[in-house]
Amino acid sequence: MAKRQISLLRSIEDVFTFWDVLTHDERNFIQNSYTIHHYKKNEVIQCEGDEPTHLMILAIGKVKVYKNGFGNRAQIVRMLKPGEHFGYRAIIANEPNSTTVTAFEDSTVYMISGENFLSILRHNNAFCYRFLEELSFDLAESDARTVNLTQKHIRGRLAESLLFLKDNYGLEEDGATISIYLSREDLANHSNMTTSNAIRTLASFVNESLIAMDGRKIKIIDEEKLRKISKMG
Amino acid sequence: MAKRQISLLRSIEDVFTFWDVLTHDERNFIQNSYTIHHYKKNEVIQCEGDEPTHLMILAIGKVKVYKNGFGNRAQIVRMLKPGEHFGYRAIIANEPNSTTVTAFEDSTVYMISGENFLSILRHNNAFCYRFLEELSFDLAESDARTVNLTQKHIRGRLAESLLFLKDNYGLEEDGATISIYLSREDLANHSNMTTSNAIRTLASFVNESLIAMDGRKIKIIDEEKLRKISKMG
DNA sequence: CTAAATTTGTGCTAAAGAACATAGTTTTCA
DNA sequence: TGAAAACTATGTTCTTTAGCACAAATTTAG
Repeated sequence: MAKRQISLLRSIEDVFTFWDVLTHDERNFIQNSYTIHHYKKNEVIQCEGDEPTHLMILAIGKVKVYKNGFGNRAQIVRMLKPGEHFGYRAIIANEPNSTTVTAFEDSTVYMISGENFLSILRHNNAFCYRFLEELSFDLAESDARTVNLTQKHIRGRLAESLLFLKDNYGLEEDGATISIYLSREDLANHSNMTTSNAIRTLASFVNESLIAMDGRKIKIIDEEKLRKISKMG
Repeated sequence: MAKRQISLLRSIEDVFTFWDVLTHDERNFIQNSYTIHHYKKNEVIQCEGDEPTHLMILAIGKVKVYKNGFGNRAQIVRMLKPGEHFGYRAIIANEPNSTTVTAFEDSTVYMISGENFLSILRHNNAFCYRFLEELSFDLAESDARTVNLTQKHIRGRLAESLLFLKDNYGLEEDGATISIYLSREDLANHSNMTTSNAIRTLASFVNESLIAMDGRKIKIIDEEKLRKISKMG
């Protein structure tokens, strides 16, 4: 009983949040050169170690950005929603991709080639500045994640992940169910723990009436207390 | 027996590695407005949570950039050497500092006010692009650090830190001693472990003839093996 | 120069979390 | 639709590493 998702595809000028700082010519340039790609659930969009090719803009769906660590353990470092960009960091740094990107669910991506991206970056200061801002935010987030994942205990890390998912993807109509359904493994890979521990800790949270679960659906019952747990480690 | 360090102060145009992309006017503008500040060993240069004020360029010395986590535990996220920049991320993101910066040793810093920095960023595309590149590198490093610190075991993390210090600060004339002397605590805060474990693990490394120690001086004896330990976790 | 404070070193204990095993459940897809 | 694969759940064991406590050594400061 997969819900048939009828996602209307918004145009690139509608999805690309930096469109407003582009000149008339640049807009035409992109309109005439961008490509659209569709990915099925679990399909890999870009691979760690490969040469970067495009600035990508997520139009529909949800994707995870992660690094493969040691012994089959992955660490999710970002999770994107429509309108967010990826794949461009490696182009700017002129080095291979540092992360793998995979579709959580069926996703649609607008792509702008690396050369075209760089050419606009080099000519349009406002455009360049927008990406500078974005990386500034991302860097602070990444540094914060390092501390959270290394210093908080399991319960704190899981609570933090649940709250992140809620803040990032929002809730469904019932005002409680988190609008993204992750496997226990993905949840574990986001909060730096083993799958068994994610399962166990989720079960504890259910017992303590902090959340309720139905398969992969998670309802947040006591956000207050979750925030406290997340804060304290 | 503190060694009297006679560090000749290089001029800002000499230290600031993005000087070459500045226009004649911008150079004059900075020459007429920058300030110099001296900090003693262990003095705090900027504080997490405070409003950012300046783009800072380290002219002399070494500084650590870190976040204060939970229960007295700090995590060092960057360590800078002369010519490197800091303090500017928060200006661009327009938010409070996300890190604290402290001098490891007596240090000298050139400062350019936030407004002046932003004004040049907004008018000089090449300048803006340089910082975009820098943040691109830093972001990949930060994500990599997250994985290293969460997934590697203690020995792997310490080996990695020692190699980082060697690669970042180089060796002394003897071709073996790492050119920075850290307390065990700082070493622990860089490799995400307790001070006792840093001490213990260093002692193991000495026993295994991977390194030699004399107080805070650390000689790298078997880099090959250290790299293996760092890689494997 | 001496007392106080900080840093380093070592041993012991406890807790957190990983690893593994196994079984039940759900999903996938041929 | 039915078998295989993937995911979820739970119990048990074992390792890693944090958390003390305390002593020795070194540095700092009055």
